[in-house]
Amino acid sequence: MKPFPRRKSYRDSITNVIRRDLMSGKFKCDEPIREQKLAARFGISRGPVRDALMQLTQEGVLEYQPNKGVRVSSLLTDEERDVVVTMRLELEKYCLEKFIPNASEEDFENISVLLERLTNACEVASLPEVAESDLALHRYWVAQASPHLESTWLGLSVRMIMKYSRLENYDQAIEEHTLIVEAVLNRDAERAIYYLGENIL
Amino acid sequence: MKPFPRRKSYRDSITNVIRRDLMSGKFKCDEPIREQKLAARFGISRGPVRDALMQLTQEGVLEYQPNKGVRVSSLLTDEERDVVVTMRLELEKYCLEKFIPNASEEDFENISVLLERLTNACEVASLPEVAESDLALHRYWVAQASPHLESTWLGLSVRMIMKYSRLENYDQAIEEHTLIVEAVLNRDAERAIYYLGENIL
DNA sequence: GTTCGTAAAATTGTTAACAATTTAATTGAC
DNA sequence: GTCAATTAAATTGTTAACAATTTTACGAAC
Repeated sequence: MKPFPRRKSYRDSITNVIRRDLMSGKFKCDEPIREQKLAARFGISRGPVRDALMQLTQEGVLEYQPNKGVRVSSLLTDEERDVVVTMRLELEKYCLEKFIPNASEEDFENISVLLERLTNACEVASLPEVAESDLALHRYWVAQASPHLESTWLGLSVRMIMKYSRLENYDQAIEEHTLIVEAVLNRDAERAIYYLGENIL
Repeated sequence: MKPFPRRKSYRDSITNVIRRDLMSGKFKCDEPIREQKLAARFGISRGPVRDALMQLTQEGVLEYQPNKGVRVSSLLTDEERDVVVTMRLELEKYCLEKFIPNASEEDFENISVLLERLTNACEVASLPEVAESDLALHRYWVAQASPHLESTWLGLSVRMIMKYSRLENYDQAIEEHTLIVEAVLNRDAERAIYYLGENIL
Protein backbone atom coordinates (compact mmCIF):
# COMPACT_ATOMS: atom_id res chain seq x y z
CA MET A 1 0.00 0.00 0.00
CA LYS A 2 3.00 2.28 0.06
CA PRO A 3 2.54 5.27 -2.24
CA PHE A 4 4.38 5.04 -5.51
CA PRO A 5 7.41 7.31 -5.89
CA ARG A 6 6.40 10.17 -8.09
CA ARG A 7 8.87 11.64 -10.50
CA LYS A 8 6.66 13.38 -12.98
CA SER A 9 3.28 11.83 -13.49
CA TYR A 10 1.95 8.54 -12.27
CA ARG A 11 0.96 7.81 -15.80
CA ASP A 12 4.46 7.58 -17.21
CA SER A 13 5.97 5.92 -14.17
CA ILE A 14 3.57 3.05 -13.93
CA THR A 15 3.39 2.66 -17.68
CA ASN A 16 7.10 1.97 -17.65
CA VAL A 17 6.84 -0.43 -14.75
CA ILE A 18 4.02 -2.40 -16.33
CA ARG A 19 5.76 -2.45 -19.69
CA ARG A 20 8.86 -3.84 -18.09
CA ASP A 21 6.83 -6.53 -16.36
CA LEU A 22 5.25 -7.43 -19.66
CA MET A 23 8.56 -7.58 -21.51
CA SER A 24 10.09 -9.82 -18.89
CA GLY A 25 7.11 -12.17 -19.10
CA LYS A 26 5.73 -11.51 -15.65
CA PHE A 27 2.20 -11.93 -16.95
CA LYS A 28 1.01 -14.96 -18.80
CA CYS A 29 -0.29 -14.50 -22.31
CA ASP A 30 -4.01 -13.71 -22.51
CA GLU A 31 -4.00 -13.12 -18.79
CA PRO A 32 -6.48 -10.37 -17.89
CA ILE A 33 -5.06 -7.30 -16.19
CA ARG A 34 -7.17 -5.94 -13.35
CA GLU A 35 -7.19 -2.22 -12.71
CA GLN A 36 -7.96 -2.62 -9.04
CA LYS A 37 -5.04 -4.93 -8.47
CA LEU A 38 -2.53 -2.60 -10.08
CA ALA A 39 -4.00 0.40 -8.30
CA ALA A 40 -3.54 -1.36 -4.97
CA ARG A 41 -0.03 -2.43 -5.90
CA PHE A 42 1.02 1.14 -6.67
CA GLY A 43 -1.03 2.63 -3.87
CA ILE A 44 -2.99 4.95 -6.15
CA SER A 45 -6.45 5.10 -7.60
CA ARG A 46 -7.71 3.45 -10.77
CA GLY A 47 -7.58 6.60 -12.87
CA PRO A 48 -3.87 6.74 -13.67
CA VAL A 49 -3.80 2.97 -13.94
CA ARG A 50 -6.43 3.15 -16.65
CA ASP A 51 -4.32 5.73 -18.45
CA ALA A 52 -1.30 3.47 -18.37
CA LEU A 53 -3.22 0.43 -19.55
CA MET A 54 -4.69 2.45 -22.36
CA GLN A 55 -1.29 3.66 -23.46
CA LEU A 56 0.07 0.12 -23.50
CA THR A 57 -2.99 -0.94 -25.47
CA GLN A 58 -2.13 1.63 -28.12
CA GLU A 59 1.42 0.34 -28.15
CA GLY A 60 -0.04 -3.03 -28.99
CA VAL A 61 1.20 -4.84 -25.90
CA LEU A 62 -2.27 -5.17 -24.40
CA GLU A 63 -5.60 -5.91 -26.00
CA TYR A 64 -8.72 -4.06 -24.99
CA GLN A 65 -12.31 -5.21 -25.08
CA PRO A 66 -15.08 -2.82 -24.03
CA ASN A 67 -16.43 -3.57 -20.58
CA LYS A 68 -13.98 -6.41 -20.23
CA GLY A 69 -10.72 -4.62 -19.68
CA VAL A 70 -7.37 -5.52 -21.15
CA ARG A 71 -5.47 -8.75 -21.56
CA VAL A 72 -1.92 -9.45 -22.49
CA SER A 73 -1.84 -9.26 -26.24
CA SER A 74 -1.36 -12.56 -27.97
CA LEU A 75 1.98 -12.67 -29.64
CA LEU A 76 2.63 -11.73 -33.24
CA THR A 77 2.89 -14.47 -35.81
CA ASP A 78 6.29 -15.04 -37.33
CA GLU A 79 5.15 -13.28 -40.48
CA GLU A 80 3.86 -10.30 -38.56
CA ARG A 81 7.10 -10.10 -36.66
CA ASP A 82 9.02 -9.98 -39.92
CA VAL A 83 6.92 -7.04 -41.04
CA VAL A 84 7.43 -5.27 -37.74
CA VAL A 85 11.17 -5.85 -37.92
CA THR A 86 11.30 -4.39 -41.41
CA MET A 87 9.33 -1.34 -40.35
CA ARG A 88 11.42 -0.73 -37.27
CA LEU A 89 14.61 -1.09 -39.26
CA GLU A 90 13.38 1.35 -41.86
CA LEU A 91 12.56 3.87 -39.18
CA GLU A 92 15.69 3.46 -37.14
CA LYS A 93 17.94 3.61 -40.18
CA TYR A 94 16.49 6.98 -41.00
CA CYS A 95 17.03 8.14 -37.45
CA LEU A 96 20.66 7.07 -37.37
CA GLU A 97 21.38 8.78 -40.67
CA LYS A 98 19.78 11.91 -39.40
CA PHE A 99 21.32 11.76 -35.96
CA ILE A 100 24.95 10.94 -36.63
CA PRO A 101 25.99 14.03 -38.59
CA ASN A 102 24.44 16.38 -36.04
CA ALA A 103 25.34 14.57 -32.85
CA SER A 104 27.09 16.63 -30.20
CA GLU A 105 29.77 15.58 -27.77
CA GLU A 106 27.13 15.44 -25.11
CA ASP A 107 25.15 13.00 -27.22
CA PHE A 108 28.21 10.80 -27.50
CA GLU A 109 28.67 10.97 -23.78
CA ASN A 110 25.08 9.94 -23.15
CA ILE A 111 25.30 7.09 -25.62
CA SER A 112 28.42 5.80 -23.97
CA VAL A 113 26.70 5.78 -20.64
CA LEU A 114 23.72 3.95 -22.08
CA LEU A 115 25.99 1.36 -23.67
CA GLU A 116 27.71 0.81 -20.37
CA ARG A 117 24.40 0.37 -18.63
CA LEU A 118 23.46 -2.24 -21.20
CA THR A 119 26.78 -4.00 -20.79
CA ASN A 120 26.37 -4.15 -17.05
CA ALA A 121 22.85 -5.49 -17.36
CA CYS A 122 24.07 -8.17 -19.73
CA GLU A 123 26.81 -9.25 -17.37
CA VAL A 124 24.36 -9.56 -14.51
CA ALA A 125 22.11 -11.40 -16.97
CA SER A 126 18.99 -9.67 -15.68
CA LEU A 127 16.45 -9.95 -18.46
CA PRO A 128 14.24 -7.00 -17.50
CA GLU A 129 17.25 -4.74 -17.15
CA VAL A 130 18.74 -5.90 -20.42
CA ALA A 131 15.53 -5.33 -22.31
CA GLU A 132 15.09 -1.89 -20.83
CA SER A 133 18.62 -0.66 -21.40
CA ASP A 134 18.62 -2.12 -24.89
CA LEU A 135 15.55 -0.08 -25.73
CA ALA A 136 16.91 2.98 -23.96
CA LEU A 137 20.04 2.99 -26.10
CA HIS A 138 18.24 2.71 -29.40
CA ARG A 139 15.60 5.11 -28.20
CA TYR A 140 18.18 7.78 -27.68
CA TRP A 141 18.95 8.43 -31.31
CA VAL A 142 15.37 7.92 -32.32
CA ALA A 143 14.23 10.60 -29.90
CA GLN A 144 17.00 12.92 -31.02
CA ALA A 145 16.42 12.46 -34.71
CA SER A 146 12.65 12.33 -34.78
CA PRO A 147 10.65 12.92 -31.62
CA HIS A 148 7.55 12.79 -33.77
CA LEU A 149 8.09 9.13 -34.49
CA GLU A 150 9.38 8.07 -31.10
CA SER A 151 6.14 6.51 -29.92
CA THR A 152 5.71 4.71 -33.23
CA TRP A 153 9.18 3.29 -32.83
CA LEU A 154 8.53 2.26 -29.25
CA GLY A 155 5.41 0.32 -30.18
CA LEU A 156 7.25 -1.61 -32.86
CA SER A 157 10.26 -2.32 -30.69
CA VAL A 158 8.43 -3.52 -27.63
CA ARG A 159 6.36 -5.95 -29.62
CA MET A 160 9.45 -7.16 -31.43
CA ILE A 161 11.15 -7.92 -28.16
CA MET A 162 8.09 -9.62 -26.71
CA LYS A 163 7.77 -12.04 -29.60
CA TYR A 164 10.97 -13.86 -28.95
CA SER A 165 13.79 -11.99 -27.45
CA ARG A 166 17.18 -12.80 -28.84
CA LEU A 167 18.33 -11.05 -25.72
CA GLU A 168 19.04 -14.41 -24.19
CA ASN A 169 22.43 -14.37 -25.80
CA TYR A 170 23.90 -11.64 -23.68
CA ASP A 171 27.45 -11.76 -24.98
CA GLN A 172 26.25 -11.29 -28.50
CA ALA A 173 24.10 -8.34 -27.45
CA ILE A 174 27.13 -6.62 -25.95
CA GLU A 175 29.18 -7.30 -29.06
CA GLU A 176 26.55 -6.02 -31.45
CA HIS A 177 25.79 -2.85 -29.58
CA THR A 178 29.42 -2.05 -29.03
CA LEU A 179 29.96 -2.20 -32.77
CA ILE A 180 27.00 0.06 -33.45
CA VAL A 181 28.04 2.61 -30.86
CA GLU A 182 31.65 2.62 -32.08
CA ALA A 183 30.46 3.42 -35.57
CA VAL A 184 28.21 6.15 -34.23
CA LEU A 185 31.04 7.72 -32.25
CA ASN A 186 33.13 7.76 -35.42
CA ARG A 187 30.23 9.38 -37.26
CA ASP A 188 30.25 6.48 -39.67
CA ALA A 189 26.57 6.25 -40.50
CA GLU A 190 26.99 3.54 -43.09
CA ARG A 191 28.70 1.15 -40.73
CA ALA A 192 26.33 1.97 -37.89
CA ILE A 193 23.38 1.10 -40.07
CA TYR A 194 25.07 -2.08 -41.21
CA TYR A 195 25.53 -3.30 -37.66
CA LEU A 196 22.06 -2.16 -36.77
CA GLY A 197 20.73 -4.46 -39.47
CA GLU A 198 22.68 -7.32 -37.91
CA ASN A 199 21.35 -6.49 -34.50
CA ILE A 200 17.68 -6.11 -35.32
CA LEU A 201 16.26 -9.29 -36.74
CA MET B 1 -25.34 20.30 -24.72
CA LYS B 2 -27.28 17.38 -26.10
CA PRO B 3 -25.94 14.03 -24.92
CA PHE B 4 -23.77 12.26 -27.40
CA PRO B 5 -25.30 9.23 -29.14
CA ARG B 6 -23.81 6.15 -27.61
CA ARG B 7 -23.14 3.13 -29.71
CA LYS B 8 -20.58 1.28 -27.72
CA SER B 9 -18.33 3.40 -25.58
CA TYR B 10 -17.91 7.11 -25.50
CA ARG B 11 -14.23 6.57 -25.86
CA ASP B 12 -14.33 5.17 -29.36
CA SER B 13 -17.11 7.43 -30.57
CA ILE B 14 -15.52 10.71 -29.63
CA THR B 15 -12.06 9.51 -30.61
CA ASN B 16 -13.39 9.04 -34.11
CA VAL B 17 -15.12 12.40 -34.14
CA ILE B 18 -12.04 14.25 -32.94
CA ARG B 19 -9.79 12.38 -35.34
CA ARG B 20 -12.04 13.36 -38.20
CA ASP B 21 -11.94 16.97 -37.12
CA LEU B 22 -8.17 16.83 -36.98
CA MET B 23 -7.86 15.23 -40.40
CA SER B 24 -10.09 17.82 -41.98
CA GLY B 25 -8.04 20.60 -40.44
CA LYS B 26 -10.67 21.88 -38.04
CA PHE B 27 -8.00 22.70 -35.50
CA LYS B 28 -5.03 24.89 -36.23
CA CYS B 29 -1.59 23.41 -35.83
CA ASP B 30 -0.16 23.70 -32.32
CA GLU B 31 -3.56 24.76 -31.08
CA PRO B 32 -4.15 23.50 -27.54
CA ILE B 33 -7.10 21.15 -27.04
CA ARG B 34 -9.13 21.78 -23.91
CA GLU B 35 -10.73 18.86 -22.17
CA GLN B 36 -13.52 20.94 -20.71
CA LYS B 37 -14.52 22.34 -24.06
CA LEU B 38 -14.79 18.94 -25.68
CA ALA B 39 -16.62 17.52 -22.68
CA ALA B 40 -19.18 20.29 -22.96
CA ARG B 41 -19.48 19.81 -26.69
CA PHE B 42 -20.26 16.13 -26.32
CA GLY B 43 -22.31 16.61 -23.19
CA ILE B 44 -20.23 14.22 -21.11
CA SER B 45 -17.61 14.47 -18.41
CA ARG B 46 -13.88 14.91 -18.84
CA GLY B 47 -13.04 11.29 -18.18
CA PRO B 48 -13.85 9.76 -21.55
CA VAL B 49 -12.54 12.88 -23.27
CA ARG B 50 -9.20 12.35 -21.61
CA ASP B 51 -9.23 8.76 -22.82
CA ALA B 52 -9.85 9.87 -26.38
CA LEU B 53 -7.17 12.55 -26.30
CA MET B 54 -4.72 10.06 -24.91
CA GLN B 55 -5.47 7.57 -27.64
CA LEU B 56 -4.95 10.20 -30.31
CA THR B 57 -1.69 11.16 -28.62
CA GLN B 58 -0.47 7.61 -28.98
CA GLU B 59 -1.52 7.68 -32.62
CA GLY B 60 0.78 10.64 -32.99
CA VAL B 61 -1.89 13.15 -33.99
CA LEU B 62 -1.70 15.06 -30.74
CA GLU B 63 1.24 15.99 -28.56
CA TYR B 64 1.08 15.72 -24.81
CA GLN B 65 2.91 17.71 -22.18
CA PRO B 66 2.43 16.89 -18.50
CA ASN B 67 0.17 19.36 -16.74
CA LYS B 68 -0.31 21.25 -19.97
CA GLY B 69 -2.58 18.98 -21.91
CA VAL B 70 -2.39 18.20 -25.59
CA ARG B 71 -1.83 20.25 -28.71
CA VAL B 72 -2.27 19.45 -32.33
CA SER B 73 0.91 17.69 -33.32
CA SER B 74 3.18 19.64 -35.57
CA LEU B 75 3.31 18.05 -38.96
CA LEU B 76 5.91 15.56 -40.08
CA THR B 77 8.83 16.75 -42.12
CA ASP B 78 8.94 15.61 -45.73
CA GLU B 79 11.62 13.11 -44.82
CA GLU B 80 9.62 11.73 -41.95
CA ARG B 81 6.59 11.41 -44.15
CA ASP B 82 8.63 9.39 -46.63
CA VAL B 83 9.59 6.99 -43.88
CA VAL B 84 6.01 6.71 -42.70
CA VAL B 85 4.83 6.06 -46.25
CA THR B 86 7.38 3.29 -46.66
CA MET B 87 6.38 1.69 -43.39
CA ARG B 88 2.69 1.85 -44.13
CA LEU B 89 3.23 0.40 -47.58
CA GLU B 90 5.27 -2.44 -46.16
CA LEU B 91 2.55 -3.23 -43.68
CA GLU B 92 -0.37 -2.92 -46.04
CA LYS B 93 1.31 -5.00 -48.74
CA TYR B 94 1.64 -7.82 -46.27
CA CYS B 95 -2.01 -7.48 -45.32
CA LEU B 96 -3.23 -7.57 -48.90
CA GLU B 97 -1.16 -10.64 -49.67
CA LYS B 98 -2.52 -12.33 -46.62
CA PHE B 99 -6.07 -11.20 -47.10
CA ILE B 100 -6.74 -11.83 -50.79
CA PRO B 101 -6.33 -15.62 -50.90
CA ASN B 102 -8.60 -16.13 -47.90
CA ALA B 103 -11.21 -13.48 -48.59
CA SER B 104 -14.81 -14.64 -48.53
CA GLU B 105 -17.73 -13.50 -50.66
CA GLU B 106 -18.91 -11.48 -47.71
CA ASP B 107 -15.57 -9.71 -47.61
CA PHE B 108 -15.91 -8.82 -51.26
CA GLU B 109 -19.40 -7.54 -50.61
CA ASN B 110 -18.19 -5.34 -47.76
CA ILE B 111 -15.32 -3.99 -49.79
CA SER B 112 -17.63 -3.10 -52.63
CA VAL B 113 -19.83 -1.18 -50.24
CA LEU B 114 -16.83 0.67 -48.83
CA LEU B 115 -15.63 1.55 -52.31
CA GLU B 116 -19.04 2.92 -53.17
CA ARG B 117 -19.08 4.99 -50.02
CA LEU B 118 -15.71 6.41 -50.97
CA THR B 119 -16.90 7.14 -54.48
CA ASN B 120 -19.94 8.97 -53.20
CA ALA B 121 -17.87 11.02 -50.81
CA CYS B 122 -15.53 11.97 -53.63
CA GLU B 123 -18.39 13.08 -55.84
CA VAL B 124 -19.76 15.26 -53.09
CA ALA B 125 -16.19 16.46 -52.56
CA SER B 126 -16.55 16.41 -48.78
CA LEU B 127 -13.03 16.22 -47.43
CA PRO B 128 -13.82 14.74 -44.01
CA GLU B 129 -15.99 12.08 -45.58
CA VAL B 130 -13.42 11.26 -48.22
CA ALA B 131 -10.65 10.91 -45.69
CA GLU B 132 -12.75 8.70 -43.47
CA SER B 133 -14.04 6.39 -46.17
CA ASP B 134 -10.58 6.17 -47.71
CA LEU B 135 -9.21 4.96 -44.40
CA ALA B 136 -12.17 2.67 -43.81
CA LEU B 137 -11.58 0.86 -47.09
CA HIS B 138 -7.89 0.24 -46.52
CA ARG B 139 -8.57 -0.56 -42.91
CA TYR B 140 -10.84 -3.39 -43.88
CA TRP B 141 -8.18 -5.69 -45.24
CA VAL B 142 -5.71 -4.64 -42.61
CA ALA B 143 -8.13 -5.60 -39.86
CA GLN B 144 -8.96 -8.88 -41.58
CA ALA B 145 -5.38 -9.85 -42.25
CA SER B 146 -3.75 -8.67 -39.06
CA PRO B 147 -5.87 -7.29 -36.24
CA HIS B 148 -2.69 -7.18 -34.16
CA LEU B 149 -1.25 -4.49 -36.36
CA GLU B 150 -4.40 -2.52 -37.04
CA SER B 151 -3.66 0.25 -34.57
CA THR B 152 -0.10 0.52 -35.82
CA TRP B 153 -1.44 0.91 -39.34
CA LEU B 154 -3.98 3.50 -38.25
CA GLY B 155 -1.36 5.67 -36.62
CA LEU B 156 0.78 5.68 -39.72
CA SER B 157 -2.11 6.32 -42.06
CA VAL B 158 -3.69 9.18 -40.18
CA ARG B 159 -0.41 11.03 -39.93
CA MET B 160 0.26 10.42 -43.60
CA ILE B 161 -3.05 11.94 -44.52
CA MET B 162 -2.56 14.90 -42.22
CA LYS B 163 0.76 15.85 -43.71
CA TYR B 164 -0.58 16.81 -47.09
CA SER B 165 -3.55 15.03 -48.36
CA ARG B 166 -3.49 14.14 -51.99
CA LEU B 167 -7.17 13.61 -51.43
CA GLU B 168 -7.83 16.91 -53.06
CA ASN B 169 -7.79 15.20 -56.43
CA TYR B 170 -11.03 13.34 -55.97
CA ASP B 171 -11.31 11.85 -59.45
CA GLN B 172 -7.89 10.31 -59.13
CA ALA B 173 -8.79 8.85 -55.76
CA ILE B 174 -11.81 7.12 -57.26
CA GLU B 175 -9.75 5.79 -60.15
CA GLU B 176 -6.97 4.45 -57.95
CA HIS B 177 -9.19 2.74 -55.47
CA THR B 178 -11.37 1.22 -58.13
CA LEU B 179 -8.31 -0.38 -59.65
CA ILE B 180 -7.17 -1.75 -56.30
CA VAL B 181 -10.58 -3.16 -55.47
CA GLU B 182 -10.99 -4.72 -58.89
CA ALA B 183 -7.70 -6.53 -58.45
CA VAL B 184 -8.76 -7.66 -54.99
CA LEU B 185 -12.07 -9.00 -56.26
CA ASN B 186 -10.17 -10.97 -58.90
CA ARG B 187 -7.88 -12.31 -56.20
CA ASP B 188 -4.96 -10.82 -58.07
CA ALA B 189 -2.68 -9.91 -55.19
CA GLU B 190 0.17 -8.79 -57.39
CA ARG B 191 -1.87 -6.25 -59.25
CA ALA B 192 -3.60 -5.06 -56.10
CA ILE B 193 -0.26 -4.38 -54.49
CA TYR B 194 0.96 -2.61 -57.58
CA TYR B 195 -1.96 -0.21 -57.58
CA LEU B 196 -1.64 0.20 -53.83
CA GLY B 197 1.89 1.43 -54.39
CA GLU B 198 0.57 3.96 -56.87
CA ASN B 199 -2.09 5.09 -54.45
CA ILE B 200 0.00 5.48 -51.34
CA LEU B 201 2.72 8.04 -51.79
C1' DG C 1 -25.91 -34.88 -12.66
C1' DT C 2 -27.22 -31.26 -16.18
C1' DT C 3 -29.23 -27.17 -17.55
C1' DC C 4 -31.37 -23.10 -17.20
C1' DG C 5 -32.53 -18.87 -14.91
C1' DT C 6 -31.69 -15.76 -11.23
C1' DA C 7 -29.17 -13.40 -7.88
C1' DA C 8 -24.77 -11.96 -6.09
C1' DA C 9 -20.12 -10.50 -6.80
C1' DA C 10 -16.62 -8.54 -9.35
C1' DT C 11 -15.15 -5.47 -12.87
C1' DT C 12 -15.26 -1.73 -15.91
C1' DG C 13 -17.47 2.93 -17.27
C1' DT C 14 -18.72 7.49 -15.89
C1' DT C 15 -19.19 11.31 -13.09
C1' DA C 16 -18.32 15.16 -9.94
C1' DA C 17 -15.50 17.06 -6.44
C1' DC C 18 -11.14 18.26 -4.97
C1' DA C 19 -5.84 18.87 -5.36
C1' DA C 20 -1.91 20.39 -7.90
C1' DT C 21 -0.12 22.88 -11.51
C1' DT C 22 0.09 26.20 -14.99
C1' DT C 23 -1.40 30.40 -17.08
C1' DA C 24 -3.32 34.97 -16.90
C1' DA C 25 -4.27 39.19 -14.48
C1' DT C 26 -3.30 42.57 -10.99
C1' DT C 27 -0.73 45.22 -8.19
C1' DG C 28 3.15 47.70 -6.67
C1' DA C 29 7.77 49.69 -6.93
C1' DC C 30 10.87 52.03 -9.62
C1' DG D 1 5.38 52.90 -18.83
C1' DT D 2 8.22 48.48 -17.49
C1' DC D 3 9.20 44.88 -14.86
C1' DA D 4 8.70 41.76 -11.05
C1' DA D 5 6.09 39.65 -7.51
C1' DT D 6 1.65 38.30 -5.94
C1' DT D 7 -2.91 36.94 -6.57
C1' DA D 8 -6.66 35.05 -9.16
C1' DA D 9 -8.33 32.18 -12.86
C1' DA D 10 -8.09 28.40 -15.75
C1' DT D 11 -6.53 23.84 -16.67
C1' DT D 12 -4.92 19.40 -15.82
C1' DG D 13 -4.19 15.44 -12.27
C1' DT D 14 -6.23 12.47 -8.91
C1' DT D 15 -9.60 10.47 -6.17
C1' DA D 16 -13.78 8.23 -4.49
C1' DA D 17 -18.48 7.24 -5.25
C1' DC D 18 -21.87 5.57 -8.19
C1' DA D 19 -23.81 3.34 -12.63
C1' DA D 20 -23.60 -0.16 -16.08
C1' DT D 21 -21.90 -4.36 -17.53
C1' DT D 22 -19.94 -8.74 -17.19
C1' DT D 23 -18.71 -12.74 -14.73
C1' DT D 24 -19.43 -15.96 -11.17
C1' DA D 25 -22.16 -18.49 -7.76
C1' DC D 26 -26.23 -20.58 -6.44
C1' DG D 27 -30.57 -23.23 -6.80
C1' DA D 28 -34.61 -25.11 -8.90
C1' DA D 29 -36.51 -27.96 -12.26
C1' DC D 30 -36.07 -31.82 -14.85
